Amino acid sequence: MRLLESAESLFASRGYLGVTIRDVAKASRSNVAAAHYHFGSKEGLVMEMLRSRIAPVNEERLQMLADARSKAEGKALQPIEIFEALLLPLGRAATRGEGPDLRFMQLIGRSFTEPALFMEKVHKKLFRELPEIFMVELRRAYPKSNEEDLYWNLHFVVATMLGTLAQHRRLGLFTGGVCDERDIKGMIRRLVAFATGGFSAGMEGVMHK
Amino acid sequence: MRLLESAESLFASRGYLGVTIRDVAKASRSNVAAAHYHFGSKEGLVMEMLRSRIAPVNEERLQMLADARSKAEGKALQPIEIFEALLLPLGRAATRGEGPDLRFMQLIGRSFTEPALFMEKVHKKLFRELPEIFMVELRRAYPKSNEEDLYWNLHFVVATMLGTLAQHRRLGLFTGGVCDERDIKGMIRRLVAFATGGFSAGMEGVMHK
DNA sequence: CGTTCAATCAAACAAGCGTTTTAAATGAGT
DNA sequence: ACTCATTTAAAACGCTTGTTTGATTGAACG
Repeated sequence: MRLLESAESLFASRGYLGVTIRDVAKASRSNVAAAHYHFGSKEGLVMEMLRSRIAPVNEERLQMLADARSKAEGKALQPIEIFEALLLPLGRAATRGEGPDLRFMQLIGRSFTEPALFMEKVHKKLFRELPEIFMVELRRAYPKSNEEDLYWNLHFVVATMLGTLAQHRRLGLFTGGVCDERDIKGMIRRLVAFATGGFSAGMEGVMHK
Repeated sequence: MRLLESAESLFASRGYLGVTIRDVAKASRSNVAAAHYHFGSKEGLVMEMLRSRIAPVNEERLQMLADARSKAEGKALQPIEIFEALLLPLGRAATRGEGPDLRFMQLIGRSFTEPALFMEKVHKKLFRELPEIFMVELRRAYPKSNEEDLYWNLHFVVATMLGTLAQHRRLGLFTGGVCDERDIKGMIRRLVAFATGGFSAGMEGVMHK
C-alpha cells in the first residue's frame, strides 16, 4: 500500500498535525477518498501505519528477553542483557533494508512526542504490558533495590532512547559532521553502553560532593 | 502580558500546530487581533514566549560553568560539575514559583520535538554557541579521548535531558504512581547521576560480551 | 477641552482542513 | 456479454485556520 509508505515518510518529518491527507495522497499519487475508503479516517491511517512498524519491534523485544531468560536457566539477567533486548530490535528494524532507515528512527521518536490525543491510545495499545515485563527482569537483576529507584532509572533509559531517536536528525548539525548519523549499528552499540552505565550509576546513587 | 502566559500553557500541552491563536486569545480573555498587534504573527508570539523562558536558563548555565571554572583555578572540571551546569538551572527555573512548574518542563521538552520549521531557527538563535562551550570543558575533562566519542555521549546526555522533560507527564502513568512527578529537585538529582554515569560508561566503552 | 496615539475589539477574508457525496472505471464470475 | 461488488476520481461541504481591516476606546499632554 503506497499510502502507508508516504504517510510514514511525511509523518516522520512533520508530525501528525503537520501532515494533511492531501499531502499523503499527492505523495503516493492517489487521492483523498482512497485514504478514507481504506482507513476510515486520517487517524485510522496513521494508527495503522504506526502499528505495522512498531508491533514487530515489540515482538522481537519480548523474544530477546525470553531467549535470554531461557539461556540464564533461572538466574537473574545481566542489566546489559535487559537493555539490549530493549534497544537492539530498534537497530535491526532500522537496518533491515539496503541503507540505514533514518526515517524509521525519526518515526518512533516522533510517535512519543506527539501531542495529539489519539497518540495516547496508540501507546496504550502497543506498549501496554511492555514496561512491566522489563520491570520484572530489572527487579530480579537488582533484588535489593526499591521500586522507586528502578522506575526512575528505567524512565531515564526510555527517555534516552526516545530522545536519541527524536533528535537523531540533529546529530550531524550538532557535531559539525564529526558523528555519522547513518551509522545506526554504532549508535545502538553506544546507546546500550550509555543506558547501562547510566542505569547502574543511578541505582547506586552517585553521591559526589 | 497575559497572552504569553496562556500561549505557554497551551503550547506546552498541545504543541505549535495544536494551538490556534484563537485558543490563546480566549484563554487570556483577549482577541486574535491583539496577538498580531503585539507579536506580528503566531510565529512571533511563540518565538518570544520561548525566548523569554529559555534565555535565562542558558545564561545561568554559562554562569555556573564560569563559576566552576574560576573555582577550579585552571584545572579541568569534574564531569559531574559540567553536567550540573547543564541540568541544575533547569530545575531551578522549574521550582522558582510556589509549586513545581511542570508546564515549564513540558515546554522545554516540546520545544525540541516540534516538527515546525521555525523551531530550527529558535534553536539556532537560542542554543547556537552553547554546545561548543560545553564541549570545551568536556575535552579538558577527558583529554585522551577523541572528538567522536565526546560528541556521541554529549548527544546522549542532551537526549536524556530532553526526553525526560518531554516524557515527564507520562511518569505517573508509567510507574503507577510510584514516582512523584512533582518532585523536580529529586528528578534533577537523579538525572545528574544517570547522565554522569552514562557519559562515563560511554566514554570508557562498555565492552561486555 | 481637543488632540494624539497606542491598545483593543468585532467582523470579514481567503485559504486549507477532514470528510462526504456522486459518479465513473475496473474486473472477476457467470 | 452481463452483473455487481470493489476501487478510484473529482467535486463539493461545512468548518477552522492565520491574518487583515476599520472602528472605537481611553489615558497622556499642552
